[in-house]
Amino acid sequence: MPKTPPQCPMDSILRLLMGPWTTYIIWVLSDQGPQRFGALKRAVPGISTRMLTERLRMLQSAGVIWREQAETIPPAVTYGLTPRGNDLRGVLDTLGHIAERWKDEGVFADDELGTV
Amino acid sequence: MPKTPPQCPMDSILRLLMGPWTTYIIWVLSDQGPQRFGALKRAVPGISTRMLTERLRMLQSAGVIWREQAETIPPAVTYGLTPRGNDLRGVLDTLGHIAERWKDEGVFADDELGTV
DNA sequence: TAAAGTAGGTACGGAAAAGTAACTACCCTT
DNA sequence: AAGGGTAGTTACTTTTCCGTACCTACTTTA
Repeated sequence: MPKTPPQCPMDSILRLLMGPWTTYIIWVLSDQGPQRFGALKRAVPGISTRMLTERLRMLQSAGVIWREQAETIPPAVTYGLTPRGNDLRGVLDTLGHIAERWKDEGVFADDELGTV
Repeated sequence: MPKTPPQCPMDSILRLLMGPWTTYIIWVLSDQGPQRFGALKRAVPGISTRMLTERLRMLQSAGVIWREQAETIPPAVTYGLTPRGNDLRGVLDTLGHIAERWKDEGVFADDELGTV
């Protein structure tokens, strides 16, 4: 993203969440609790390993998620929302209600749903 | 973004809002009301004309924003939130409060703010 | 036995997305 | 006259992301 000085807190949080898959990952962790890397990857259909890795690093760096690495073979790394990340729960809940309303309104492409 | 079948309404809305600048644009329209293209571009620091154009087309297509073109030279096009787009107001308000809290916690890079 | 599977990554070449600069045609201001 | 404004569009360049292959050390399957 472009390097511009933040204008206000809202600008900063929007830029933080703006990157691809960011909100989606947060939602999965919020909805399903702490997840291993592979489970997280499966819960976010379409995300690539490299994107998941990078997003998780960013979110961890921002203090939104925690990362716990077990000393095992094969490696087992678990990710979860920090208390700070939990701040976003309400937002995601509201978004979920809106999503259901929008679905009823036919906002999301019906043709793909129709074929499922 | 990848072409995967939506899993649920939340998946769909997250994908809709996932694209770069999307939420930012919606917030500006929510916060400041209907805007002309140029004003919108100035209100979203760092966005390019091509990205703003593309995002606006997408949001219009999704029924989140409206577009009103005046028959003038030079062209004057105004964009605003539809009633559906207004659904997101509460979410953005909440996000704003969280942003202020996170700012106090030092989540956003302080060094840039310090030099402003 | 060899191959496949498990986990969470990393490296690489290519495709896709985004950035950048120039341009449009008209009107208004300096 | 030059410059600024309007909302884009286009062509080229740069950056980002994807898909694939690979890594480790162990277990399971054919």
